[in-house]
Amino acid sequence: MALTRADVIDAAMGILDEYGLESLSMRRLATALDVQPGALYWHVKSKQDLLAAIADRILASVPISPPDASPTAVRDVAIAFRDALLAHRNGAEIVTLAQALADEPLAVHRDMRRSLEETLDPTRAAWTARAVTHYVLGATSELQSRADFTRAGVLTNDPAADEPEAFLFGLDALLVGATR
Amino acid sequence: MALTRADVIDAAMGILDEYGLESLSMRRLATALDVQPGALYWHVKSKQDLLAAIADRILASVPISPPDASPTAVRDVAIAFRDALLAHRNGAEIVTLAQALADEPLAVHRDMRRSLEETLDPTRAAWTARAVTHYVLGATSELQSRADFTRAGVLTNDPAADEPEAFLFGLDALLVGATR
DNA sequence: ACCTGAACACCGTTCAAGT
DNA sequence: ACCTGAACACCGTTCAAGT
Repeated sequence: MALTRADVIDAAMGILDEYGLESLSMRRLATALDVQPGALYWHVKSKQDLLAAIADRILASVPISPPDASPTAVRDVAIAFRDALLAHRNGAEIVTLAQALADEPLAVHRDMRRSLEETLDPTRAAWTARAVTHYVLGATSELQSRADFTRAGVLTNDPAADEPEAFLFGLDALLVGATR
Repeated sequence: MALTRADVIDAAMGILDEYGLESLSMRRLATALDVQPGALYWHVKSKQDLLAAIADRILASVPISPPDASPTAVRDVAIAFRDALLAHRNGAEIVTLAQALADEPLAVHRDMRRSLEETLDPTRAAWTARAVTHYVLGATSELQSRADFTRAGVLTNDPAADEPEAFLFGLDALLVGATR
């Protein structure tokens, strides 16, 4: 049976979760699929295209809140955002990469922005949504990169024992300060 | 005259500022220094070591505030932090990489943490310093990656026209919310 | 002490040619 | 439509050998 785009992305996520982003090369992916490297380019425009598709998969589990969402919904979205990132190895790093390369903001960003417009003027709502997005990606990236090091045995201690309390403290500080 | 470690880092920063991080390879750096690639490894342990040294250079301009710094000093430090990142192409990305690979927190992070301990208990001071660090790195990374795209002609509009106002809004929200 | 030469084990991407 | 074979233009790193 012929390969499909979904197969390629599935296999890529398998390598990602088992061996990490640094091991996810097109050549290794091709080997896992029993195919020559060039074959992948029939299903995927480039490696960046592949990473964007993976980012979409990672974020697919973040629920889209309804247009009339309550102002506090942004807190829940941010938490769901973080959970989605944590569900896959290097999730935050991949989404950060994809976001940087995309010309549109993340759906989760637009969602938070819309919720915030219930209480804030559009400009401040946009700024706050951006700040929350940066905060979630930054905090989660650090947590996951430390997890990588602990896995590799480089770090023996567990410096993230106060997560997710620390995460919620920063998130609430940001939201309280922005809507003060 | 024999090459020196400072020469290597100087040349690396030259390539960085002129061609960007993606062009900064060990082989290209060697060519710029009229030397074989292997020669670099006499002065630098690895590429990660080189990037860490570049990160230190980038952050060298951030002033170290005195131990008895006023609580509001953290705002000034955060602004100086951002300015230092903006002074070099891909500055935020490099410092993010270096921070992820380092076993110690950034000096600027410790500095903010200490200032915050004037008003906050140690735990909350640490959480707030981490949140501010993530926020500054995230906001600046996005700004710089958009600058890269604009340079490459991929993005024609200027989506960061509300910087640094947006940056200060998020920073102040975080600080107000954390010390509320 | 500092560097060359040469190799090792990889990358992403393209593309004519096959089926 | 989908893939192979083979190439192009690169990587980071190591290390004996030279000076």
